[in-house]
Amino acid sequence: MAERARATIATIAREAGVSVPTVSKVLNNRGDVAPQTRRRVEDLLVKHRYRRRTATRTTRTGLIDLVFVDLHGQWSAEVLRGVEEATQRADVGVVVSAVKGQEARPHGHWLRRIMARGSDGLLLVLSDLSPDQRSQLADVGMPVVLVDPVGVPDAEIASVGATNWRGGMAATQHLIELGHSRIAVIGGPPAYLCSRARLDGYRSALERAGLTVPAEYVRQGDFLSASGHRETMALLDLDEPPTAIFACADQMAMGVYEALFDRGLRVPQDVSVVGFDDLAQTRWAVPPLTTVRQPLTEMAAVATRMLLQLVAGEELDSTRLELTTDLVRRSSTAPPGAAAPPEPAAGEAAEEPGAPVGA
Amino acid sequence: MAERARATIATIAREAGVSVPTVSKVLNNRGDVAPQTRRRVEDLLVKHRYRRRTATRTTRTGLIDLVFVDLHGQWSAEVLRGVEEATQRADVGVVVSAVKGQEARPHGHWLRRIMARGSDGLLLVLSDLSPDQRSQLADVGMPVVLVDPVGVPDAEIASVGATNWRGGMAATQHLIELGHSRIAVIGGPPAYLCSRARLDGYRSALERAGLTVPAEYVRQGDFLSASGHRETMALLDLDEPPTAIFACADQMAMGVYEALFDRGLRVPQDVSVVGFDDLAQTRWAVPPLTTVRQPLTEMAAVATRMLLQLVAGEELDSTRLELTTDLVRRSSTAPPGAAAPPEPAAGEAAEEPGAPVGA
DNA sequence: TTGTATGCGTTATCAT
DNA sequence: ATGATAACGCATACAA
Repeated sequence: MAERARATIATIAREAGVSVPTVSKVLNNRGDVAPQTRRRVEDLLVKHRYRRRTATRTTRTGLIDLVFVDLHGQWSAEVLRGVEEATQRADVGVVVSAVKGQEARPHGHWLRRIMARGSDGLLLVLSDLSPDQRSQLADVGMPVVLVDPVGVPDAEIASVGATNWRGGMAATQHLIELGHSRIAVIGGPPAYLCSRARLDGYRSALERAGLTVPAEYVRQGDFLSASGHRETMALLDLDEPPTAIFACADQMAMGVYEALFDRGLRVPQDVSVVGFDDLAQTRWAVPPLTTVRQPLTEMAAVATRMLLQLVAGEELDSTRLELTTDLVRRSSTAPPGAAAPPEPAAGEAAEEPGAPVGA
Repeated sequence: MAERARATIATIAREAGVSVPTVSKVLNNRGDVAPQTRRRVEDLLVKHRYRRRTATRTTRTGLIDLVFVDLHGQWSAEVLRGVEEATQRADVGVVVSAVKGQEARPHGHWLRRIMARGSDGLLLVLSDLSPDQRSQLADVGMPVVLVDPVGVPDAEIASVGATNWRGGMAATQHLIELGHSRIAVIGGPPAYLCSRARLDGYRSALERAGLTVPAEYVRQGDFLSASGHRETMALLDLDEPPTAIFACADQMAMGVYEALFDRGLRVPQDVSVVGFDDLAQTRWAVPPLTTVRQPLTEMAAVATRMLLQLVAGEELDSTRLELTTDLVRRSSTAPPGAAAPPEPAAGEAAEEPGAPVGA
């Protein structure tokens, strides 16, 4: 059996009994091929381990894919807005899809679909790619940009995030400056890098201020409000409950509010609360939430522009960008110990309109 | 100038100096045509008013288009979720785009783009189609479903809405039943049909109860929170300010909250508030907002299923569907002049349509 | 028939 | 030169 130096399109074409262009069409997902023929050729391509000689520049479909891992309310909406903004002028359509949290890992049928349909590029939000998926994408030369990736950003893959560590630090420092020393934190899933970074920022701020962190002050949530509620309850049951809580996501902060409310504690007089994200709804919360703004819309817009550059075959200046986070001071933080009746009974004392009323 | 019985592909082909198949490819958005050629042929097709002889069964692209008129936060997010849900199993991609409010009317370049790219169908949210656009779509046989259309739903075009009139009625009746007689309303843009319907529901409920509506009690907003704030301020400045306000959109209700807050008035002790939509965030508001639930997610899902039916060439049972609205009783409504606070809503009690409002 | 759609090869062209 | 793609037409299949 002769050693083939390298399988070329012509080899495949001869063996499949078709012309060279036909094989090319199969390779490029062109429509001009009968399903039968296509399958036959595809099989041969696999059999011969065919690889393109040159950096493939596939035909544009004019579509990019935006894939969310779970379509969660406000958060996704802001990302979508950013993507829209960035594609407004370019002539590309945005195909939005959501994969269920679990589906993300396994076979990634979603990726197969996208690749079969043909897409110029992929924006993946709050997720990550398996090595297998990466090589699939690399094979067809489909560029990817990750928005707020879960894991350690691979230097190979472009990604956009926020300065989570600095944000966590800023939130905590703000509380320290107000005079708090019993500051608890409710983090997100530890698998999420952004979550870890915020937590580390919290730790660093406390250490730098010479404060120690009791282990029970570091709670683990899942970014959703229920976990904020649950962990706050646990915190309030401690012998020395905190005077301030840093929730690593606004959604969780809403749960914190609720729990404090249930216990008849006022924000910020009894407990100060800081969130993270700056979702629109936190402005309407009572009291308006002090939080760390994460420029989701802009992050998405930047990621999209990066992707469009890659699609156009241009080089990126940097494969990793982190946009800055900012502390937004509203009304949920105040110096500790303004007044502290821990457990008022059902009797209600509505004093100032500024204070939410414990029941 | 000779009268041609009917322009055929062959006519066009001859005139354009290409073969018949090439024209066919242009018609079907196939890729095998040079941009120059394509444009030349397209121009001729328009010039000759070319029409397919046969009921065109275009090749599926596996894509549908979801077009928002302005991408507004939570609202769009819920719609998107519904669409995702409905397409999850079907093998179709959802191309999401947003047109700026003004762009919607004029030439609709966005529609050209979509048609050029090729789409199996169109979901249009909170908007309407010009007659011109309708005929364009009809020409290529692209089905459309409108979600919550702005104007009078054309019987020809499939659309999904909510029972806005009933919702407006229910909200108002609820307030009447609580004992309110000075009930104001803040409506949306009068051009929006859904807005008018809610307002009419409000009027009917009051009339039915034998109450008269002072003209100053009917305010016009734009569905955004700022307008809710502004109109509430105006209402409070009246000689006889209302004891209850029905805001025709949750966003506006948040503005109402804010204005009442600014004036040192409590919800619901001093003024009751009812919203419309039931956005997720209203559960976190303090107090949780009594509102009319509009099943946005389900409306979108239903609309999508209708569209997929049309794409599949099936007939619809009905071209117009209205999903039901439900009053969700939370804690922002109480009898007028009530001294007692509402029952504490512990944890998830917020969702219950129970009765926090004692008589 | 006549009109239209599809699969695939031919030819020219582009990139290395 | 050589591998690969792009544009177009031919032949044919299918529809009314």
